[in-house]
Amino acid sequence: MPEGPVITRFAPSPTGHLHIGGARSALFCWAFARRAELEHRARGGTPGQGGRFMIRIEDTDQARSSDESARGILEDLAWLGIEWDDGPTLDLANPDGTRRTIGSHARDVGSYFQARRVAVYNAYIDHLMSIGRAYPAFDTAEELDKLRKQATAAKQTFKYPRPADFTFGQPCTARIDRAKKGEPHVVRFAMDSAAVVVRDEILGEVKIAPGEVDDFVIRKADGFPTYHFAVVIDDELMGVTHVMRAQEHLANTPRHVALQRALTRLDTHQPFRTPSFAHMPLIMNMDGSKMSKRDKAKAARKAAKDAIAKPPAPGAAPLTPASLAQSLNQDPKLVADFLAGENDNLDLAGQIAALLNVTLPEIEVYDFRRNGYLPEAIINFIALLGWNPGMKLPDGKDLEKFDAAFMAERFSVDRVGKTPAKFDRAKLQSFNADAINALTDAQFAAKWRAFLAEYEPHVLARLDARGSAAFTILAAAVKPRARTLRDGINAVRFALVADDDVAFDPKAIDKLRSPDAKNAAPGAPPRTGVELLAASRERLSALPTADWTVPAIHTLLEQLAQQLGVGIGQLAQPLRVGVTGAGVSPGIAETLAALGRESVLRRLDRCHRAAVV
RNA sequence: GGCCCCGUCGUCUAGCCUGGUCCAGGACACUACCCUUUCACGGUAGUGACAUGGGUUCGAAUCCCAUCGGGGUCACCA
Repeated sequence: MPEGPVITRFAPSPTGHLHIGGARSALFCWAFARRAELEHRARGGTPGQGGRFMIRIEDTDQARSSDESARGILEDLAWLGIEWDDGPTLDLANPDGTRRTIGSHARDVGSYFQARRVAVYNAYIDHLMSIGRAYPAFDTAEELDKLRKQATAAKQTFKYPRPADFTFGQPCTARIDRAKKGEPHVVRFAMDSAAVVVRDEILGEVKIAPGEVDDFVIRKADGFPTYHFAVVIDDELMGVTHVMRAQEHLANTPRHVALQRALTRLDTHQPFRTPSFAHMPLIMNMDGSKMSKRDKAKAARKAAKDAIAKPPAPGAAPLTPASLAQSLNQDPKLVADFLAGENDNLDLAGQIAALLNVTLPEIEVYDFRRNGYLPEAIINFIALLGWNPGMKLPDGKDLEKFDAAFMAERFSVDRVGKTPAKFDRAKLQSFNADAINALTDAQFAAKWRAFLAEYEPHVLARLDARGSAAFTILAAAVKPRARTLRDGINAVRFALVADDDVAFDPKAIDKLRSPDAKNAAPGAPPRTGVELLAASRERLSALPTADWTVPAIHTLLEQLAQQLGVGIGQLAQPLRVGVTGAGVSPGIAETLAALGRESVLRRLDRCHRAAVV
């Protein structure tokens, strides 16, 4: 590649949230450009001239694109820490209240929204028609559909038959005139008859025989260019040097190459260049199917159908499609269609999941975010889906924990694999747990608070109701127990219920009632858990609220255990049952301290009553 | 179905280009044990793969071919 900077681009279609696979594509493009820039600067080059990462919004589908979605995708990228040099500007509030702007429009290449570039595409389309490399086509969708069905019935691949009145290389004035008069039409590219060889940096040379690609549409009837056309024009005009995208685009690449061979820049009269291509392996579900947003709809549909089929709980009304629609406050027809698989409405899927309390598979970055994954864990994990640094740690283990900055220094296309990767959420969770544990207690507390404030404000309110010390204690207790920020809520369930709503596990209560040799002092008869509970309760009640702290409680229980001649665990387990209803909680001193003196005594009394009745 | 891509533990992968050091290494998951105040965390150990069949070679996970298997794509969606 010549003088100019390496330019990569991520070009999402704003038709929903950012897909996790898209995030990986963006990450690789970003890392590639960053490395080029870093090395350029190390050589003393001008900043910004070594490598640039660009975002372009491919909003040429009028029906499906939306500004909200474009903004959401940009926010998801920013949240992940993937920032672009060129592209739409995104104004964001930092956690500290300041603002920052991403996307500087530093290069003068026009809008980064394709819908605003229609005039540019039209100029090139006119040019192609004038040199006989494109022609208007007037077939209706029905006609094409019929031809396709015929081809399928005859077990043949449908290829659009080039019209007899068009001669390759000759402008078809008759058709152009008809189009000018306003007759509805599309414009098709006249494919040449040469074989196409795509040189792919990951897959090697991919050859496509002549005649495999037909005359495809480059401008739709609504006047907007198709993806294939817009992408080729913009990549050239925006100076894109390296195209990195998912392997699903490999089959499209011959079209792009053919277009590049046919096109000449209108401003400089230079032929279009063919960028370097690198097609990355796909990210699949664990069952081998393609990871798709529709998986969420499928999961919600299944959950709803199961719930409808299931006999209702005693006293509850059976769930029907109609009652489901009603409790969701949704249009019954929409719900019925959804259940029948007629639509994959993701909003509805989310509502159904919330109502039925099921978790939908995380597919989009936003799903991971709201389920409490840390961006650094996601970045690390998706990077490994297709790339790895190929480095060993001093102890001989593979290096697989790294951050975006590391990728910016080390990323290279030749270490990108060819095989599709299955998305193993268990491993992601492990990475996330490691990322959480790498945080200090204070950092974790701040992140957890922010997470709860955004996604579970009621939980946060209940925790805060226990006082400011409680949150700090609980956050520290949650940190090693949480695989995700959301998962952390499970570890503090006991602090969320009202004192009088603690449900005592009958088995645990039974255990408290029976004498246990382990509860005995050496040489003495066995004691019951209830007895030890009463002893703890008495001692705790003597501890004033002002001294109700983790170390004080810990010392108190240690001393009591010593006096009674038992291990501290013999005290802790009955207290756990008393205060949480069952035998599982964080450290007992932390648990009691976070709950507060009043709650603890009240709960212990309730437990005592439940056990002695 | 046509065309194209891919094939190492259940999963992500190292090794493959530059055959021997690989009866294949790491991570996640799983199992056991240790630690322990329950649950976690942490520590130690273990189970577990070169898709199959032919070649080439003294020697193949590594090179070649075939078969089988998986995936992508065949839109006026991107």
